Amino acid sequence: MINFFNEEIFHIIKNIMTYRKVKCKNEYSTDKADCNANFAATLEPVTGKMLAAAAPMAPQSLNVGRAKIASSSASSAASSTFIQDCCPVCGDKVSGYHYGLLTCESCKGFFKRTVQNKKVYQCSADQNCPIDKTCRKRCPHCRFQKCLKVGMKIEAVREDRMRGGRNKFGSMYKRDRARRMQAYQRIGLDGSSGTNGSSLQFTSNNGLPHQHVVRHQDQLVTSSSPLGTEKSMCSADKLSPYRCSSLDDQMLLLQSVWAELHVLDFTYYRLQGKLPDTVSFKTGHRLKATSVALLALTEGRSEWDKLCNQLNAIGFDRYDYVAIKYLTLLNPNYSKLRNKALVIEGRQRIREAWLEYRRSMVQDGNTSEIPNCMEKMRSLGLRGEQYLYYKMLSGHVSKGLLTEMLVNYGSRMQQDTAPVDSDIRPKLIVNGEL
DNA sequence: TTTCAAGGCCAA
DNA sequence: TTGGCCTTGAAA
Repeated sequence: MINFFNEEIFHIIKNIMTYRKVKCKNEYSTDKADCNANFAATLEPVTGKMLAAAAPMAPQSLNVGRAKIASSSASSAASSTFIQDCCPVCGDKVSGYHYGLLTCESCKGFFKRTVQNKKVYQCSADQNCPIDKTCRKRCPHCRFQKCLKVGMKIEAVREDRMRGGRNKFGSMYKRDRARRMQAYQRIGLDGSSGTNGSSLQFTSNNGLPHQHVVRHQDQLVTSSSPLGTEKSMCSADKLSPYRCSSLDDQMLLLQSVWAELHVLDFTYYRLQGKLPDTVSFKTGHRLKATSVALLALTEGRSEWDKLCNQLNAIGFDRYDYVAIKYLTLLNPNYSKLRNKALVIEGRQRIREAWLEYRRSMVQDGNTSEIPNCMEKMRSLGLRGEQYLYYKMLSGHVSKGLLTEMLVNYGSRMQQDTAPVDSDIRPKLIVNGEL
């Protein structure tokens, strides 16, 4: 979704920025050079980077779809499977089990040096520094604290510095592998399709990364029809729980939540430390990524910052991202759905698999914060959509797919007869639960 | 014999 | 100091 609307979002945001500059020169930070320079640049390098960022192990695929399971028994297969996981400390690529859990090589080395050399670090801030791949070097104190928090074990660092061999955690790793394989299989729901590990993947098809979400190979995100790529729709059949016989249902779901998914995508990229400062477009224009992320809703910026910090603190990873994407999309509460039972079934299975994953992957299995985060994401997406809708009404949006979505938003709003500023979508979360 | 999680090394 | 790659050696 992130790139699905990029071009059109760009146009509207550009219009809005121009409009705002007339109304209030200082209200919106607009770098004219940013907007006009580099006309030769294309959209692909940026979206390609994003794609690569999400799919470090598979250039032609993006790791946000379904789990692929190569083998449920062989430990070697399991290891190659988990190699595509994210380090719970910094989000970098996992290299294996280190000191009690799967981490990257970098955090392994950092933890080892810290314990071996009995280092004591000081935090120059509030002892709450975000730790990700890009900033893990900034605050060793908070990095080490996070290592401990996620479950790295000091006792696994050998006092005698003996090399080689195995330690007492061997059986724990084995059990953890088994749990993971089980969880992956449940998330994947199809153990037979995997060939290269368990990364959550969907193909980007045709080397067109900017349409990656639209080309989601196996699920309802597939909104290919509007773009004339019906072929990819067929592959949804391969995964029965996500199979949705009605194109209308798929479109209904997608039209209803595209803005939330857009915010979710940008949020995930940001958590990965891979959100660029600016987003370039085929026209050569560039916009601040935060503006594009929030659909030009500048007043949502501080909320988004807090949301990202919150997600970062609970170790929100790629699997959470995928699960939340599905859960956002598979909302059975739309009265017009033809096959509601299918959506309910798919949602239920995703939810169970995800909760199991959370319990097995994260030290304290914490999920309590996530509904709250989803609500915030939903609020940001909805407000952004609403904002763009009014911009469209005032003629600031050129015709295209985005306008189709916004027109749909308008018709839903009218049907609902709800006040303009209220949330017209069915609630996803009841009593604090998904 | 193979596996893989320890520690070690060293360029950046 | 970091982090990627190498070596080691007990367990499977």
